[in-house]
Amino acid sequence: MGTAERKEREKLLRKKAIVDAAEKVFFSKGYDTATMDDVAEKAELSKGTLYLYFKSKEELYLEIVARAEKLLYDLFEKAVEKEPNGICRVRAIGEAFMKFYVEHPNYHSALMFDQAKEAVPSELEIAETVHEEMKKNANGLLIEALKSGIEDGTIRADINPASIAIVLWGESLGVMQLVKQKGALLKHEFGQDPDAIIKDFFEFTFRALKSGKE
Amino acid sequence: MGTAERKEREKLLRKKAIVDAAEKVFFSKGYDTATMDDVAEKAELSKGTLYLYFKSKEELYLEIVARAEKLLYDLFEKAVEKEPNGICRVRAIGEAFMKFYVEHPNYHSALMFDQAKEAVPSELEIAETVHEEMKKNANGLLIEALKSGIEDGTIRADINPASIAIVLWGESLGVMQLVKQKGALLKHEFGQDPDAIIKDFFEFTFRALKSGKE
DNA sequence: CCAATAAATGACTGATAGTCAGTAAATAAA
DNA sequence: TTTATTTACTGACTATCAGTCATTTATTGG
Repeated sequence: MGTAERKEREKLLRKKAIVDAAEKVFFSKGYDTATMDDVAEKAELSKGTLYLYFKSKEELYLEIVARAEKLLYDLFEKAVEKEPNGICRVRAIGEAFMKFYVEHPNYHSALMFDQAKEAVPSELEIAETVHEEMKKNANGLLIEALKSGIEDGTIRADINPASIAIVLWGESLGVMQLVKQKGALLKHEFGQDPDAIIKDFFEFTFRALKSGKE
Repeated sequence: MGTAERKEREKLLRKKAIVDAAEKVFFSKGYDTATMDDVAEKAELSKGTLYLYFKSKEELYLEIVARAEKLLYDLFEKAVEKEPNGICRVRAIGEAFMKFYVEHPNYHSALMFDQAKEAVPSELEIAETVHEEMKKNANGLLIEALKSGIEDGTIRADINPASIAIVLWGESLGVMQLVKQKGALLKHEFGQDPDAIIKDFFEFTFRALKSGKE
């Protein structure tokens, strides 16, 4: 009797439907402003039911973060595919990240949510495996690209690929976050165009990656 | 009659006392977990009174952010003081930032709180103006250091100082934020030591700043 | 001492995350 | 088909907390 299996499938579908609804609500109202009742209404379920599938508002939102990470990983993978050498692969990943930032601003915000959420001094949260796994993979692609670049001589040999991959990730998110949240302000205070800042960041960073010869 | 002046002074003192109390509470429990009643209790006042001095929980916290920015600015200023040339000044600012990160982690978190928050251009509040002004100044120091380095030939001439100053700021906060929030995870997943990552970031970045000749 | 003004209070409101006892639907057993 | 059992769902309810405001208390100037 395949009943159990069918129920399992249905449960997953319902879960996905809830995340779909949540995504619409969170993306249109923002995490803080959106309420679980909003999500329930959009999902055509009662609030209580949401809590049968997710144990908190934050956990529900983290499903969306996971989607963002999955999407980004896929974009990275595709970007890297037919690049001829290491530095090109790294550059392609960087460009994919920029494209992601521009074309999927809501998913990008979801990534920042994960990055930005305050660590409460008392409780040390330990790895939500699935979504950290994804990030591990995305970062893994970057590490591989760096390594291949070191081998083929297009990237400086005196860097630690694993460490610099993390640095590049943190840097990129930091600059994008700054531009995203304070873009208008930066324009106003320093006369700098947001897009130009990102472009400068990009070139500035690759300058440090490239091996000596141009 | 100096009554009005005295009252004015007392009001400022009370305000400072509230921020002092708030700082203790926010730093020990975190922004989200801390309640205004906690702050009121610590300040030995009723909650209502807090709202005579600050119009919201967030505005109160922004006073602490302003303190963080002031402190950082002072550190930058002192760091730059007796450095011989541009690249040294920039490096000294970077080192001051790292020191700030290590020695004032709570103030550093306050900076990140601000960074994560969207700047609404419409509302130009007094506190907002003051603290943006501060940031303008801190960034101004960095811009000046970059400019002087370009002039004295220790920093590449083909960068836009204002733009790169913003990039450096965003980068640094991003990397620190990543290390702060995910340090243990990075160690676990990629075998990278948080301190080493920051050190690598530092060297990596200066590589891109320096003028051609070593 | 009194009236006016200012400062402070804390009970109250509204909003919302999260719970849980109860209901309905689906499935299995009789 | 009927009944029992398990599973899915519900929404009224609780707890918490930011922010308000009518009232009380303290200060000051006349």
